Amino acid sequence: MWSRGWTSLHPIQEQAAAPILEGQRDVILAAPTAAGKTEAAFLPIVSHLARAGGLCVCVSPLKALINDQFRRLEGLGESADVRVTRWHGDVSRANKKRFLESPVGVLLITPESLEAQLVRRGPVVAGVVAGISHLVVDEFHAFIGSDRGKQLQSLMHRVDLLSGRRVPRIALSATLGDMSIAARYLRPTDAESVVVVQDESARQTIQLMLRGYVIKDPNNGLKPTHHNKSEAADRVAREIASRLFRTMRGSDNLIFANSRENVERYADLLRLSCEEARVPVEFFPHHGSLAKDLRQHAEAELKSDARPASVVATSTLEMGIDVGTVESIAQIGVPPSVASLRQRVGRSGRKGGSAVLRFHVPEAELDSGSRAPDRLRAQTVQSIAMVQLMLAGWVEPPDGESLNLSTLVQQLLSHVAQRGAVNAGEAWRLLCASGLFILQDQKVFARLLRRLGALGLLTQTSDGLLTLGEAGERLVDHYTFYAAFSTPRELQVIHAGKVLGTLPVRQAIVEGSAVIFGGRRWVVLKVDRETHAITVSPSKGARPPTFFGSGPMVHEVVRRRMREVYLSPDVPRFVDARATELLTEGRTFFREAQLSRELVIRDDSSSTWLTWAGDKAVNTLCVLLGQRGIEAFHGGVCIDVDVSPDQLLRVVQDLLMSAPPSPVALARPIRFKEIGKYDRFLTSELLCENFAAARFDIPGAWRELRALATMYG
DNA sequence: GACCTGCTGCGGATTG
Repeated sequence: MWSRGWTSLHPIQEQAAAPILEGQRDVILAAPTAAGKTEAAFLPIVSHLARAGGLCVCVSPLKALINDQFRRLEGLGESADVRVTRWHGDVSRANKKRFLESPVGVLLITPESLEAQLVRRGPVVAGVVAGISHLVVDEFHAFIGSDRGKQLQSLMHRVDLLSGRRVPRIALSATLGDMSIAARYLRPTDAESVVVVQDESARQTIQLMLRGYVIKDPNNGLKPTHHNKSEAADRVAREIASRLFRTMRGSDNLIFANSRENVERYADLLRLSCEEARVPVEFFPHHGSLAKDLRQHAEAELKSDARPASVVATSTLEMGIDVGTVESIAQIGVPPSVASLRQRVGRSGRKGGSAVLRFHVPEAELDSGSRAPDRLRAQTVQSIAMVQLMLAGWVEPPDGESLNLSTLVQQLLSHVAQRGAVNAGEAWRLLCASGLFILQDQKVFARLLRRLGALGLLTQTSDGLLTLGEAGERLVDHYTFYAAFSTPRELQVIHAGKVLGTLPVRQAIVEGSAVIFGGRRWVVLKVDRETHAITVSPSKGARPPTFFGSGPMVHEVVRRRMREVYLSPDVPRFVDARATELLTEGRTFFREAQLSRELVIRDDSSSTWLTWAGDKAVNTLCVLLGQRGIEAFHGGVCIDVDVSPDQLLRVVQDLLMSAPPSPVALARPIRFKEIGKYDRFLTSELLCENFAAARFDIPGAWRELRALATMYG
């Protein structure tokens, strides 16, 4: 503190010191970026290590964050004679060896590297772990609710077991909504005892603007084709890009474009704008399929003070990778969630200034064939609803229903590898009776063990001990085992011997086709399916590549808030003239369709059902109707049903005659149920349960069925 | 109708 010239500590740093130094309590540190969270955790931890020795393990979701964190902590550690070590896939063997010779100080590590060490060096790691004083989790929100988060919970539990103590857990995050949910995720067995240190004082001010756009359909009311639609998208993209060029040139900004396809589209348009204006290119693309050096180039340009630079990104730049100060944030279209909107806002307005956030939201031009979501101006209204929820401090809670059984398989095999041989009852107690993974009873677990046995992954010795089978050895021995999530195979994009990045294998790429990639235009010279590589060379005209995905899940709270926006007469102050017109159009349609009291928009042969429920319940409704032979299409804010409202009502009443189906029964006829990496090893019973828990909300769907029957029955 | 993340140990060549 002295050497940095600090005269006082921030409030969270003062509040966190006592419970962390005490070394018994779990602590959640919730504060915006740059509020000094890292120091709040590590000043007391390093003080403790300097006095008492030992080891602090800090688990972080990104290699880049570990590198940033390492630079920040190195000096702090040196001044107290506490060594800081980073450990991830890019760290040299020599560094890792040096740590293992004397495993003390602060260790910054990824969950996958920790998993690898447990699998490969079980007995050694047991000794190392015994000396842990604190377990820190950086960017805790990034883990909550995912397979990777389940893996982390299991790793923390295994650390407790190995050390024979309750190792205090310290979680850092800027994006936690409900602290009781976060506490339960951090310490499932004793959430009440978690100390929450929250920075209430440093509330960020935000300058907001929502700009509306209308996509002019060049086809003028004729049947829209794929070509016309993309032409319309190009047209609005050009309009938005020219606005971005005018407002952002000459300063540092972040542009969130939601999809990789749009990142490429906007990066290309903005580069062309620079070239036309005969100024240096200062807009760069950034997404997960781009090669690391291209991404680092964009990050370096953003960070450098020498020239202005703006980066068009997907969620890659949401998290705390240090990119310096940016002037403003642009959000193109509806953000995928309130949580990610909050992360994005947090990237601007450091150093006490206010954050600047500009939405650019396109809507379709209406014609006689337009559907309800377009007429309701749902994109504009959803954006407004999400901003309001963000300002109210709400973020999506994790999906508590997820079973993550793929990760159960991984953790079971990993634990057996770590220990060499494990008693089946002990494995049940560690993974299931502890509450980590939810199975109905021990019989279901026994069936899973038999299935893994039949697949050669496990063998059971005569005295009841589980060991790895031949297939299990092979699986666990390969370095791809340690990650809890899976990644699809992709083609490498190569120019002049240099890898630019990757494209999905499924994409129809042929020799001679033109593609935008890395913000530049290319022609494909050669596609080599053997080596999974395509070779490209620079060219002129091209289209952005298509990636695949299933879309973000909209939470029920967002839909309910949208309904309130329709019912309210107020126009938020941050909405521009065009978006105000669009909001008014949406409200007019809402009123004329009498949606304040109707749930269905009537048509002779079809119905549009507006439930205002979350996507999980809506998807469940579609499956329920589909299994009754009714084609139901989920169109975002509504369900398009292929029968008249009267027929729909009859089917709904019929469904309500019997009890709701069991999740398993509803999932059984569905063909592709493998979501997680190791789902292929589950029993068909568990595969159905796992799929149903992840994808269905049966009580929610039943509530909507009842609402419809009550209103029209 | 979307995005993101991670990984070991070994053998052999090269460099200081």
